[in-house]
Amino acid sequence: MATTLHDVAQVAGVSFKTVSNVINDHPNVRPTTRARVQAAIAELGYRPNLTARSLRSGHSGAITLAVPQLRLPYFAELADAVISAAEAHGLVVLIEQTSGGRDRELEVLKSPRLKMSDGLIFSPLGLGEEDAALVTAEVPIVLLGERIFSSSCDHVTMQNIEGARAATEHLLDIGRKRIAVVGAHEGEVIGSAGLRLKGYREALEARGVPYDDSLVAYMGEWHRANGALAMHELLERGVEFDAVFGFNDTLAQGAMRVLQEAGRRIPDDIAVIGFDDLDETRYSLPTLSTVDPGRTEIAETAIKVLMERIKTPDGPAPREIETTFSVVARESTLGTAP
Amino acid sequence: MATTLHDVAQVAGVSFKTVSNVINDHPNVRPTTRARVQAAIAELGYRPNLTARSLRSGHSGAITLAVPQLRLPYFAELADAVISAAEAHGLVVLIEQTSGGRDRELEVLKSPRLKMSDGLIFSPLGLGEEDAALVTAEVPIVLLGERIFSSSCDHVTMQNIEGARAATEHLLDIGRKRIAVVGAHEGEVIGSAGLRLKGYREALEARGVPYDDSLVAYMGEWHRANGALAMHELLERGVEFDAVFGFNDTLAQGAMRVLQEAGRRIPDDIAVIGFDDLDETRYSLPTLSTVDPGRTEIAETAIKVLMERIKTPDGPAPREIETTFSVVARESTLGTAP
DNA sequence: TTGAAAGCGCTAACAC
DNA sequence: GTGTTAGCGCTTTCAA
Repeated sequence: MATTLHDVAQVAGVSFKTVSNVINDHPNVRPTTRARVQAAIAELGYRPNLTARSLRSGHSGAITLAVPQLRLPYFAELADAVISAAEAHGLVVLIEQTSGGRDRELEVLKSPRLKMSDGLIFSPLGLGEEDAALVTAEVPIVLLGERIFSSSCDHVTMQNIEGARAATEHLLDIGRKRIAVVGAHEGEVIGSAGLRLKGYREALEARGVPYDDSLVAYMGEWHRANGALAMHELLERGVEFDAVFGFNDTLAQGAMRVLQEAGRRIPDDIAVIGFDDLDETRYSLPTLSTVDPGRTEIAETAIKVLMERIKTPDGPAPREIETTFSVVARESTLGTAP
Repeated sequence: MATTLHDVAQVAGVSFKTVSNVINDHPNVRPTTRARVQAAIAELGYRPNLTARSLRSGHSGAITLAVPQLRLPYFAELADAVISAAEAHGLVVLIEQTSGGRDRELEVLKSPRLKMSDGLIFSPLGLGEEDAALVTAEVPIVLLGERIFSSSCDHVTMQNIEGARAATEHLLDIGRKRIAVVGAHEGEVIGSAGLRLKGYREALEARGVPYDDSLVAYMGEWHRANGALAMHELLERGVEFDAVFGFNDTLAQGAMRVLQEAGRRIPDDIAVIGFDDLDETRYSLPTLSTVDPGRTEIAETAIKVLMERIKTPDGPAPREIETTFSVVARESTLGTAP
């Protein structure tokens, strides 16, 4: 059996409450008593039972992170950032994978095991704006992503429109006029695809470049295969273009691959930019220009906001927070260094 | 306040123990009573408090997975597989990132919060064989990876030697004789690098191909940048070779990139194979041949063994389990399909 | 400054 | 079949 407060108290010759006081750094403990208790703790190798503490105190020191899948690099890097940010505050992270399915996402919200943690950082993919009212749970929630904006949760999101506008402007700045888009979603207004398309159009309009729908590749999921497929189609249709804006890095890499197979030089013939600033964009050939959406900032902000909400559930009204972004220009738009 | 067993019992007009019986599917409950209780549960929206259950029953339904970093694709895919396997058994997964540092790895083993879970799946990087005795905790451990073989924990590992031998044989089979190695660790015997080098040498020897140390690139960490660097050096040294075995996919991709920049055709001039079968190997240009080390099997086996050990801590002697592997031949060794 | 008592919500023995 | 009793190990409240 593991040693308990009682065992420590017995060895130290004090009441078990005093031991508790020492462990929790309560002020009213005489130094000599404290020392005696600490010696006993060390002697017995005592470790507090966090489950019991959690039951009594009502909070566990754990939070849940719900993401579609860790095998998708974007979510792996997000999870990494969230775990690091949580760790810095002494929190552990429990991960639920939802596959991005609506039912599974709802299930996670309702699951009793969510209550094993003090709060939820939730990155939905299946749920949409119409489900906003369903995004509630027995713990505070911080919402991530672009699927739902009208919920009653705190929401941390990247600047999709502005980021996409900046990416497009970057392509215009290097003299490109016919910019193909890979990753649009038919009819979507909000959601990453809708917002990024909006940013793209805004940039064109601001520079007086006409919008041409034949340059826009619509598709379902943002898998690399779809990026490749879309680029195949664009090439086959014989559409002329001198740049590609992939709505995420994965799509951009799929597109790059097809362009290279087709003998197009990047960026000489076609410049390519992505979105997300995945680690791997630093290592592709050529390295991929992209938009850094502020992932670390997203993670740290989410943790901060969640902790505040856990502390004061009836605190300020739900906040809508946008992180800062930046365009990262690499070889796929600038060419190789001389 | 959340509703408790008592509230449900009161509404249903039974004792709270009966409610507990219903929830835990105990047999001795009359159907009518059961129905009444279930109605009360539904009416009140009762959800069991898992923390209390956990305190009382001594197990939490959570396990901990400790890995270096999720931003490394190998560990992201491993974590994905472990979470999915755990989910299938009704377990949640708590993730600790260690950065692969020895101190942090020891800290995780000793941390009281490990006890919030029922067991640990541990993939160390900083700890080594000499630390085997330190790999103990207050919960059962299943060890992953190639750092420690002599601990007293169950150990699930891939067939490194055999996999590397098979990869090398694949290169020999397609007629390559001078196979460069990227990722060796100076003086290492066990550990992924040591084992894979052994497999490489065994394959050469079996075919009567002389081993040439000038073909072997030694390095520190297996980052893509190091793969690129190693390949630069090999090219600069003017060593002749017609194939490259990257000790993981990341190294192989770094190497591929440098080869392509140098104008070498893959696989016509140089064939390339990696190790790990990361998702992204399907999408590189060319697609990367690699060794599938059986990641899903590793995850499922680890969960299965851990659950057994949780159930019967003094069960069978610690097991050493190897998963099945396979060589996945893609364009980087076979060339493009006609 | 320290101690005693109560109880978080649940499960496991055992009695009825 | 159902209820009673006793804690799991801890924090909290209040008294000494």
